[in-house]
Amino acid sequence: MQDQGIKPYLLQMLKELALLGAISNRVELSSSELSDQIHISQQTASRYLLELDSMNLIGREMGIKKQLIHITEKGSDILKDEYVHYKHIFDLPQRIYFTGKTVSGMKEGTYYTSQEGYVRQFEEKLGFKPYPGTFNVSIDPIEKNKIRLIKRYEGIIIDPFETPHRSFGGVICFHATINEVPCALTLPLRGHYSSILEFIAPDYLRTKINVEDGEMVTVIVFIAKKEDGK
Amino acid sequence: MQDQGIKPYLLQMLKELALLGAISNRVELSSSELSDQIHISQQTASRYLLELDSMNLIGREMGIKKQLIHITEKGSDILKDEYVHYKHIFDLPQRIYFTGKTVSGMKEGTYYTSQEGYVRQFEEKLGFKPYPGTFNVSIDPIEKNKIRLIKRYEGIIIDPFETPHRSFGGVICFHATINEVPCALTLPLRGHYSSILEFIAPDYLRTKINVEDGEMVTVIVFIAKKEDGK
DNA sequence: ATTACTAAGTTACGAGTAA
DNA sequence: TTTACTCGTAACTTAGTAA
Repeated sequence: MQDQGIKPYLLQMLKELALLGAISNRVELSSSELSDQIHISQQTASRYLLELDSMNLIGREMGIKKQLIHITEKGSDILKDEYVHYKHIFDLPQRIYFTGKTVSGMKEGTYYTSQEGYVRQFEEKLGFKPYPGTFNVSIDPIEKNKIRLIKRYEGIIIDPFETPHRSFGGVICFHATINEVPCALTLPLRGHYSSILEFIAPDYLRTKINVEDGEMVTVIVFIAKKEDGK
Repeated sequence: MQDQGIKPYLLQMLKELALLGAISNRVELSSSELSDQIHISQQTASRYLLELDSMNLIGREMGIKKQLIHITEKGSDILKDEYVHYKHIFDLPQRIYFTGKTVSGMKEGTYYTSQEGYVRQFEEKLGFKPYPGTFNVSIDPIEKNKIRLIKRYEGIIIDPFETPHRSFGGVICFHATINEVPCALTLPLRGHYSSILEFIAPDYLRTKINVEDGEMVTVIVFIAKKEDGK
């Protein structure tokens, strides 16, 4: 498997294809046309296309002469991710919006939010004692890049700790609202992005927000720019 | 000199530095911290920093332990350019707005707009014979990236030409309005972006728009997506 | 701790060329 | 014309260190 991220030169190629319109349309492009664009050889352009194809970032229909190229959803997601990074660099939003579906997942949430080591830190750093259990919102996987973005901002760090039985990982929290009800988003400090967001609050969110499983909610996460680039 | 564009892996590094806040602040970063971020070795991170430094895209103040890194204006420009590309991919606006200050600069403008080689092409391609002289609008340098964006779109190309005395460079024109008065934006095809926009029109714009030097005007530039990505 | 050199290993590039 | 193979070489990466 690919360990992390796309190779920079493949990203460049993918971006170039997007600039040529390969996201919305399939475009007729020869490897030598592409090689002129990026100042690489025809052979390298051809190899890049093969690589992108094998990673399912582009699709190709080979004609007798040229080929029809289009960027796949997966390829487009990578570019969107990149776009989000640049937005972050130059635009610095203050809040991030999600819409997602309420899902139940009380079993695990209750276990974690009852851990003394977490509770004490939540109370100290967030200013409230969390109601046991988490309120879970399932977001569109396409919006997972927003999570990446959020984690780059200044959050409230809950340190990892250990009990005689096991160890618990660190968590980063952000002030948020779900349908205007204040709460806090919790994200694991380490590990990968799930498409389920978990929220905690001083009260039982399920009744406060008053929604059933499967109902859509609007989430606003409040973020602040990091002062120090550590 | 560097032939064209930044190496993709250096761009990635520069972007990463920007995400860590190195555009507005100088940030304390060790090469191994950076290497973790992008999943490269400490040695490679160190080499990247040396390369970026030698290209004047970043500045470094070496401490006894870590170093303070900041992205230079030149480095920031490269990232802005990249941002504009992504904007182009995903946003595709039809018109670009500027607000700017009227400035006088008739001397040069009159010289250029009187050149037979330009006049003939303006008449043929824009459909009007320009009134001698340009109407100049000074925009916020922050908005210079909009110019970059505009130049990526389909404009009216005025070819370079030569006279016995000297040669005149190519120009790209876009239909535009200043305070709703129709005119055309002219940008040099080659060379860098100035923060002064020059406009031509069939009539004397100064009286048509009826503003004095220093007064603010609203500019709308009309752009169309390039059909062909040549 | 750091940064960054050298040397060796690895990957990528493009000329030549086949299909 | 295309795309894309082989293969020699150029470029990049990293391990081992020095400062």
